Amino acid sequence: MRLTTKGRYAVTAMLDLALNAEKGPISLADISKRQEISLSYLEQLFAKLRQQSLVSSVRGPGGGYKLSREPEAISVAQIIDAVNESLDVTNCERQGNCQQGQQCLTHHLWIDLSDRIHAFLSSISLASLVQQDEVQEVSVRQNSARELGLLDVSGVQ
Amino acid sequence: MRLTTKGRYAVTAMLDLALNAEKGPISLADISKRQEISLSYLEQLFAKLRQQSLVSSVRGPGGGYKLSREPEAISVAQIIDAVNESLDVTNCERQGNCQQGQQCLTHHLWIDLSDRIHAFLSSISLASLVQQDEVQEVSVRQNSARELGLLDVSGVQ
DNA sequence: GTAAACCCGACTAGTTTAGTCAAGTAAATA
DNA sequence: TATTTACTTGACTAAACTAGTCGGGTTTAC
Ligand code: FES
Ligand code: FES
Repeated sequence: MRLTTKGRYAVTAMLDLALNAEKGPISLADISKRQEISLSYLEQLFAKLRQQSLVSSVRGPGGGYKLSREPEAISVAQIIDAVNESLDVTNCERQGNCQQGQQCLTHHLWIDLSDRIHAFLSSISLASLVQQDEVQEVSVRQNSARELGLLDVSGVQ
Repeated sequence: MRLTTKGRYAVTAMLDLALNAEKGPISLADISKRQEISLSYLEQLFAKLRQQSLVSSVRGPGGGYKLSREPEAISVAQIIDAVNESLDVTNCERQGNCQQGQQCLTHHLWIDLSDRIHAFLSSISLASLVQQDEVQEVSVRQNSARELGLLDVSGVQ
């Protein structure tokens, strides 16, 4: 298993999309400013999210990305999976063939842990994150930072 | 978070120690053969396990390593921690300061996941692993492979 | 005193991360 | 139609880390 900023950025960006859904398509430039993620890196991540049809894009001025499904129907596990970070902690990728085609001593333990991690992150949808108080607070802070003139707000629509 | 063969090897090796505890000190060469882990690599891992006093060593011929505590008192989480693999999946190492000293949108989610992973692996001791049927089966298989003459058995002990 | 074992530090090939950079294409609007 | 905004694609890279190897020790049982 490997859970790094790649997966965390993807989830954060998707949550940003869910929080700002009512504003229409959101440009990567906006997400980049709000979440402090490199624009070029976001492009890489959204290429993968689009391939897995978690988001759809609108090109041209005023364009951007939007969720291609209801936030209730998108789980954190799906997002992490889309950017190629595996939640599997086994060495054998669940094949049970670590040791000359047979199970190693700890295979069962890692299967068990993988299942729990997957169950947890599958049970959490973008919609349920949006409803959390902590998330709302951070979101409000991020939007007020924009209004304080730290960032270009005027022309944005 | 990063859970790779390093942590898996460490747990496997410690479990091997627990399973063979009654034979007296177990040499790394034995573990290396049974678990198919490079001897030099095991030396690196056991240096760290010893620093954390999870194992103690006996030098000289007939020597090896043994658990320095009851298997009931050693959890999988402790072992993984000892070889410097973190079970923490936050970016901020629990500080909540990802974004200019403040919490990022997903901080709470990662804290939550980290706590669950840690709780799970802390709840599993070497003793409880030894009692599992799957583990016993694999252990029997590994010992019979030795007796089939695939490996040097005669002079050991 | 010799061999079995632990101990220790330096080294390394390969992979992955977290990006950057450049050159496009598509679409809205003036 | 020209311009601009924004998505799209691919190549490239420094730094870190993994999963080891290698060579030399030191300790102790026999
Ligand atoms: S982790 Fe599945 S066989 Fe070893
Ligand atoms: S992960 Fe803790 S603040 Fe971002």
